Amino acid sequence: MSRESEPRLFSVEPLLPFEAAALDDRLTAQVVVNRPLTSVFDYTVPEALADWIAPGCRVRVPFGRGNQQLVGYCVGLTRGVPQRRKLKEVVELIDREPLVSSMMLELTHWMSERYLCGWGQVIESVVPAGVKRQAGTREITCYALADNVNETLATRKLSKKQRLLIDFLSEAKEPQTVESLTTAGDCGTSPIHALVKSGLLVPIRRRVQRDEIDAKSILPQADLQLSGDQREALDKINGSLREQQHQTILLHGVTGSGKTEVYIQAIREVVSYGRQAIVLVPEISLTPQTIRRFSARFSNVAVLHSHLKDAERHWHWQRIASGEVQVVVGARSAVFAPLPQLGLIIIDEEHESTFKQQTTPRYHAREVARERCRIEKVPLVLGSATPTLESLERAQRGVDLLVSLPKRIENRPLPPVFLVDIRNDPLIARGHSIGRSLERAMRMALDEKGQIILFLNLRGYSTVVWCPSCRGGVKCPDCDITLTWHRDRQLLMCHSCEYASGPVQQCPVCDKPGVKYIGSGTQRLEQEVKTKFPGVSLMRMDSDSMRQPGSHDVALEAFRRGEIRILLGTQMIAKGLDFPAVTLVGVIDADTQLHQPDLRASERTFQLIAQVAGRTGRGDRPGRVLVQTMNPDEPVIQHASRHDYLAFAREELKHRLEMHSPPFAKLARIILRGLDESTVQLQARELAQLIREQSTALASGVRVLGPAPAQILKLRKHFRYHMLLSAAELSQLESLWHSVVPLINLRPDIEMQIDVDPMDMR
DNA sequence: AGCACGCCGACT
DNA sequence: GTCGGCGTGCTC
Repeated sequence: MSRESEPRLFSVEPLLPFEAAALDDRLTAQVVVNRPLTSVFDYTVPEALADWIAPGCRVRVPFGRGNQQLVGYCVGLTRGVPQRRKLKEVVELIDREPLVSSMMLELTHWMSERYLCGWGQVIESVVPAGVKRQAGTREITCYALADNVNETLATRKLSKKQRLLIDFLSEAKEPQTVESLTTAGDCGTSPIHALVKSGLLVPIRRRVQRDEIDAKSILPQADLQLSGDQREALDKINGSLREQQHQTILLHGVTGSGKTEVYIQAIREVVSYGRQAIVLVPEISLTPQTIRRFSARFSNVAVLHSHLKDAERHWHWQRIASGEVQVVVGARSAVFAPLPQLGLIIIDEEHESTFKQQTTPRYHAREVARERCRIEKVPLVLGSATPTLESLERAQRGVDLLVSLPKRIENRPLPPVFLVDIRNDPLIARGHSIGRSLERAMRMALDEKGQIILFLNLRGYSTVVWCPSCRGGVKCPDCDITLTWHRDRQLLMCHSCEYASGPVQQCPVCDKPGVKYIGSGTQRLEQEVKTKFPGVSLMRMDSDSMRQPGSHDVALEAFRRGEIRILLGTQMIAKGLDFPAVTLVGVIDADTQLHQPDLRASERTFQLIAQVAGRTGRGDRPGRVLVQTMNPDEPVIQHASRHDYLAFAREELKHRLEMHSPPFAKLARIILRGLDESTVQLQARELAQLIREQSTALASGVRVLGPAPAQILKLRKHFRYHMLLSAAELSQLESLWHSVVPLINLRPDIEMQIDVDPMDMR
């Protein structure tokens, strides 16, 4: 053996027999750190920490050759296992109480395997920052009577003030703060210190809430009477609840069929067993209206939304962990809420893509919820009017239970959807957004004192600066994305990064004058509506006009009160809103998503039309929907106009099967990014080649597609190439990945990401 | 990821 | 001879 390998031998040198014996009864902690590493590292636990350390606590450990001090999570403890190598020691125990439960350790471990990332990374991202910092609390010193206080008292005389303090404390039972002691004894701090010195009082460090956070109280409401269908759905869920076995129930209910009431009464059952429930909703649905629906029915609801302050989040987290909260309502990450006795998880609008996290760990809350429910042996309810084909297919296979609410409550009809062929519309030809039929329908609706929602699909349809000589839109210098003109701020803005510039007269690429501002964003549509319907109250809602927090709710309240007749906007207004007086919904262009190079293009188009159509006909007055399209004969559009989800699904599933697409294949997308395009491309080719070779060598059954430029080639100055791994089973992707990862050797200026179950290819 | 180690070329 | 550039490989 060569001399060069000696240093390596030192670090893995076998222990001498006496060293191994000494370690036999020593505690060993299994630790994971926040690095993209899948392995668990063993550390010995010093005697002083042995009584306190527990799985789920954070520890400080020396890591790597430089013994850099890192914060890691203890995920397990073993005793007396002979070690093959000399272990390093835990330096410090950070938490006295575990920060994550054993269930959460199991769940995060599952996530790290399922989403191919480090266990430590997952745990780190699942515990909110405010909880780690214990935001909103501080440590104070309290004093309690010592255990042997009576024996000591017998041998010692007390001053008047000291006597007073001792009496006060024996009355109080609880440890007291300095302030309450000095008030009770009408004294300064010296008697307290004297008592501590003589061993009668002991100081105790306690963590207390810094300032009270007040929960708003809401007038309670009684449960509603359920329809026959709702009753039946509830019975199925309740049946599953009683079985104490995991079951996923797909609740397919048309818009307005009263899914929420079913959720509420199922939670009622859960609460009656002394358990708690989680309701996940898309971030966009976390409106006061939604919150009120739950708060009015349960005495203790916690709402977790993205703009909670750290201290508030920590406060909610503690309340939830203590078991006092009955229902947690929140977005994606609320799936990790630390309920002590989980009884049920509900995911409303299950098809929404916001349930997929777009940063590592790239988990889907639906799948995490499914696993958590499996661990905790409780049901999972997925609700949607347009379930994902993944969920529908599981139900059709009989793995999950399908429950339908085919009718709206009180048998209200679904609104008729009229397809408007705009291919030959003269107004559209002249550049208008609103065609003849839609304009006429709007006039009728206004004459009948109804309200109108106009829906514009933003993607690819905003005001852009067009250069006739380049025959292209002016793009962001850092991203491969056309800039959008914001008239109110007089700025050209990129929707992918923070880039903004003032108006331009000439094309920045070819320097020729004559650029045109074209397109039909919400702002332009607003102008068009103002011109066509002067004097009619109108409001535009998009992420731009709704910048300030709360403005969203103010706007919707004004619309609800009828002060505004026409509401126009983007995705934001398509979701879950309930306005009884809306009698017309207009979809400006149904086709924009249809032609995206995306395997879910049809699914998204169907969902869009179905969700938008769901916004009308919810009150006593019937409503109708006009959909402007250039593709009236497309089957998706046809099915959507007939509200026929099952026919759409049948056709689309057949197509997916033929195409080897999800749910019949499992996908993982690998993205490489870097500043130099040719390097990224080259590295992507090499990586694809490597994976192909491994896949063939191992007969893994995984196909590799690509590499290809990502749909957005350039994003925030980085060029992006991607490739797709496809297999019949996730386990095939997992095992191939594990064999490939150690062989990957990318240049340091190239970053790699892997996305299991990608939701888009952007 | 992040860090140390090692191997090469350019310098006092 | 030594300093520091960047590729390599490991982390209990």
